[in-house]
Amino acid sequence: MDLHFSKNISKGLYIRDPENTVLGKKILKNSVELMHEIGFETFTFKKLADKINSTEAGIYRYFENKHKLLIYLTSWYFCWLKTYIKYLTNNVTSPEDKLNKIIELLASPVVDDEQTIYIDESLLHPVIVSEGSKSYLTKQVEDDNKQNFFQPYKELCTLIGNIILECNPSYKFPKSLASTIIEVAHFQNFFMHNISSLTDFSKKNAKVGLVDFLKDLTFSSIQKG
Amino acid sequence: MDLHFSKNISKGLYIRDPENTVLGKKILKNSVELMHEIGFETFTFKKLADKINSTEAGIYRYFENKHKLLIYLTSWYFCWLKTYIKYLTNNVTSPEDKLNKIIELLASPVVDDEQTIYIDESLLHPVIVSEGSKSYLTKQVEDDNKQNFFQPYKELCTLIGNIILECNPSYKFPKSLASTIIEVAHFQNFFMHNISSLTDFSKKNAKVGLVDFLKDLTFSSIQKG
DNA sequence: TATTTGTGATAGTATTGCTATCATTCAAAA
DNA sequence: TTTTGAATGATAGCAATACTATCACAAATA
Repeated sequence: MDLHFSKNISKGLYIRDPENTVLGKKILKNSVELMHEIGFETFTFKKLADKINSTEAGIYRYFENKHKLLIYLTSWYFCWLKTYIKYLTNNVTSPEDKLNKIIELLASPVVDDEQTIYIDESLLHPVIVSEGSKSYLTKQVEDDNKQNFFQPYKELCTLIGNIILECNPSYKFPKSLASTIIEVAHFQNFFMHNISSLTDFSKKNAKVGLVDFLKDLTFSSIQKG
Repeated sequence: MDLHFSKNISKGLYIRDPENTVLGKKILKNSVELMHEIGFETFTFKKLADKINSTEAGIYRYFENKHKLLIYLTSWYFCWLKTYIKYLTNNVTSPEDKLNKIIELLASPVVDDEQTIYIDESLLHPVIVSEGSKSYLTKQVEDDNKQNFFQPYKELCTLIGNIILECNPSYKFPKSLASTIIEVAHFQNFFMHNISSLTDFSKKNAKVGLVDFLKDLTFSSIQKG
């Protein structure tokens, strides 16, 4: 897969394109690291600036505020996922096998893709698990949606939804099931690591448990009847 | 159901019990209203104080910060849900019928329960849908969990998980399926109203669509095989 | 009557979130 | 070669946020 894989990230999310400059890439790389370390709530542009020996004002030249930066990172993640899924399912013909691969990818720890040198996916994944939903759980969600900020998420849902329809053309809820698979993969992962009594997985059987649950949930719904 | 239904809300969540005083109840009632109106991010104790003609310092005597207030409200909601579910399923013998009632309750707009005069459940429900997950999606989640802040959520999951086991004693993921039903009910509801292309529901078929999806998802998994 | 409890009023402080201005470097265009 | 512009750094400042502390007073309680 290419260093610059196709990204449908809305231009409204940034002031200056961070992928085009040295400081921009430093902002992306280090914001993932810092959010991973201290969480989105306590993350500030000042702290990020100190981390990269730049200034607050410098970062504001790239992103209007930390909320837009978060949506940017979430978009980046979904674009990357979509590209990665296409690559993984490239030679797979059976839609069931495609879904299995997608679930395994969504539910397992992500390994850093060394091609994208300025973002470490193995850190971005837990950041998205913990912080991703905050990008839409706001009062501005309607405005943000009108500006197509969630386009990459929608495209991923469409991709997965279409594979679901390949498995069963008469299944009634392909898009809801697609977004459910993605969200459940994220928050069951979060629960498993942080409030484990809300799940049936221990940290030992973590990976296989969650994958089994998701496959069971998905295929029972699709193949029923 | 009683005005003071049983609530397992951790004492660590408040400094002074808000249900025992006039100002406390005003804080609860108006914080729900204000969060519903402006969202959790822009909600401040200063704005709440102005709304109820009290002072910022006055509110800090009840809650250490707005995050603990949010966990308090989420706990309150889950305690109320648990009580309400027990009431609704009181005379129901079939576990399948119980699950159906639970799903209908979780996926439908909530009507204000006029017995609890200081909290309007019809406002609390959308607040929990939008803001509830922020109570655990933080870096302090492990500490918070150790202090049993999420006890009411766990109890609700146990309740639903046990009903799932009544339906099928050999089902392997009762707790994960329980938390999944709750979370999916919330975020599919949110998507439906705010980013509708992530779902298969329009605002017209809203209620029935989501209920159908959840029942299908739940019972295909449980009854499979 | 003395005392505790709940509330109000006011002040203050560190941090956050954001904007503005000026100077410098460096590479590309003229 | 000069000029221009784009990217970055340095500094200042300001309003809002997130608290903490202190004093006062009224009502309930012991």
